This record gives sequence, C-alpha cells and structure tokens, in this order.
Amino acid sequence: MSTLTIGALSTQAGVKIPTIRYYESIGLLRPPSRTDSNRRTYDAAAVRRLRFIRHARELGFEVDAIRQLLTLADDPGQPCEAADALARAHLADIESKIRRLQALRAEVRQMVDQCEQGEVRSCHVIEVLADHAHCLHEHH
Amino acid sequence: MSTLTIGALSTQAGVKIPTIRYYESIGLLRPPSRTDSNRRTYDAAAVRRLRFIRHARELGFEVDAIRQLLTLADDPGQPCEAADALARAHLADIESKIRRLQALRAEVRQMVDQCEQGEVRSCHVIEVLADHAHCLHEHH
DNA sequence: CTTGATCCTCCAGTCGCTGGAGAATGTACG
DNA sequence: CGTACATTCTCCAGCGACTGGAGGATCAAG
Repeated sequence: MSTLTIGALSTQAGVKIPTIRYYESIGLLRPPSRTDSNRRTYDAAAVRRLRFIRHARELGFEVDAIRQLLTLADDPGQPCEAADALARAHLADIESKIRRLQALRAEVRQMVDQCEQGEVRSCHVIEVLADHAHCLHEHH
Repeated sequence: MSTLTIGALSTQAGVKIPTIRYYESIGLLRPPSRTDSNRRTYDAAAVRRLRFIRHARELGFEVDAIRQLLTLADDPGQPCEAADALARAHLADIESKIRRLQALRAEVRQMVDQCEQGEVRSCHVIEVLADHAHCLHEHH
C-alpha cells in the first residue's frame, strides 16, 4: 500500500504532525486527499516534498523563499537563475547575521572579561549596560 | 521641568512609544505616575532604566535576562556573580549561534558555488535541497 | 467489546514587538 | 475664543514559524 497516514509521513520526513498541518494551512503543502473518515492520506511525492521543505528550513531558508523554491522545483525546464538568486540572497543574509553576532560577541566578551566578581555596585556588566559609552562600538 | 511625557522619554531613550507601553505591560518598566488626564509622566530615572533596557536588547539579551539584570542593578550591594553568570550564558549562546551559522554558510556557499546556471532540472541548489545526501554534514 | 493509539478541528500561546482604530486630551495660531 | 493639528489613551490584531492542548471521532489489536 502506497498511501501514508499523517503519522507515517511525519516519521518518514522528520516533521511533527502539527507542523505538517500548519504547512498545509499556509499553502506550503497542497491539501492531500482524505479517507472516508476525513483522514489525510499522502503518497511518496508528499514525503519528498516535505523532506525538501524540512531541509531548506534546516538550512535557514524562510518559508517564503521555500515557497518559491518549490515552485521552481516543480518546473524543471526553467532556468535556475531564480533558485540561485534565492540561495545567494540567503547566503548574504547568513553572512550579515554572522558579522552582527561577532560584533556582539566582542562586546559581551569584553564585558565578561572585565568583571572582577565584586559587588554589583562596581560590576562591569551592569555598568556597560547602563552606559553605552563603555562600548567598543558606537552603534550596535 | 523634570517630568517627561512618553514622547519625550521615547526620543531621549531611543525606544518607540508602543514599545515603552509594551515594556510596562510585561513588567520591565514600572507603571509611571499619571497626570489628571491619565497621561504617563516619567522622570530621569526612567530614562536611565529604559536606556539600560535598550542597550541590553541591542546586545541581544532576552527580556527575561534583562528583568534579572535590572533587579541586580537596583540592588548595588549584591555580589555580581549573578550578573556575570547571565552575561556568560549569553556569550555562550552567541557563540553557539555563530558556530551554527558558520556551518549553514558552508552548506549554502557550496550549494551556490556549484550552480552552473543551467536549467532547474540540473540545478545544484534544488538538488541539494531535495536530497540531504549532497550535504557537507549529516546533521544540521 | 473494550482499550489505547491515532486522527480530526479549533484555538491559544510562544517572543518581542508593531501598528491601527477610535476617542480623548494638549498646544499653537489667528 | 475657536479651530486645527499633535499627542496621548486603551484595546486589539498581526508578524514568523511553529507548538501544544481540549474535546471529540475513528481505527487496529486483543
């Protein structure tokens, strides 16, 4: 038998059941056929599609980007510029997040390193938070 | 005159008005006194407190951590271990986020670099997403 | 036939805001 | 003094991407 319950799809794709229903509700997954008793039934294509989604989410793609990637994946004759552009945009996004976090790390690290474990009165952590002027950079 | 309207507090602390009201609603800012016509009135201490909050948020501290930091800052005789521990925990969190993003960057970069700008049929971006086996690492 | 697993829908909550509706004030100008 | 515009008030809904609970129906096994 090649039809799957939502539970089977969940385990095969590694995505929780409420999440699957959520994906359906936002149009990432097409509404599947149903049994007489109204239960969702899926096929192997649904497993592939859901794995694609899961993988893209794990790589940090937003749902909107995934929606576009799925449209592209469904239409194999198209040029792949669009997919490439989405991935490049995502890469740029990741890189900017890394840079920002590295700057934060420097600030917080400095804060922690200068703490002399005394009283709050003279705590560097508290001081830095209270006064921006202690910071490495003007703008975070 | 040393009392401020919410608008003045907003500009002096660099925090939007709805956000100030939100902070009050979640207990980060204490409910201020009011005028006869029910408008909030603040003083210089409120500006300092709100700047502290803003700065901590800019450094990526979660609201819950800020709540604890504020309690500590209000009680200057306490040992600063607790503040230090919060900051260290935050530093560890930032570092783990950086590591995770660097791993993602490697995956996505590889995906993008191997794209040959042909058709979607043979697009590396789509292929990688469709099949986890193409990835650098087993687990993201 | 009964038990327990699985499924259904609907709704509320998470986090940290953000913004709109609609009404009440405050301030400035003529 | 009136009018216009700015500011404030409260309440409520929405973002993104889920997560989980309530309450009820159905299925599979013993």
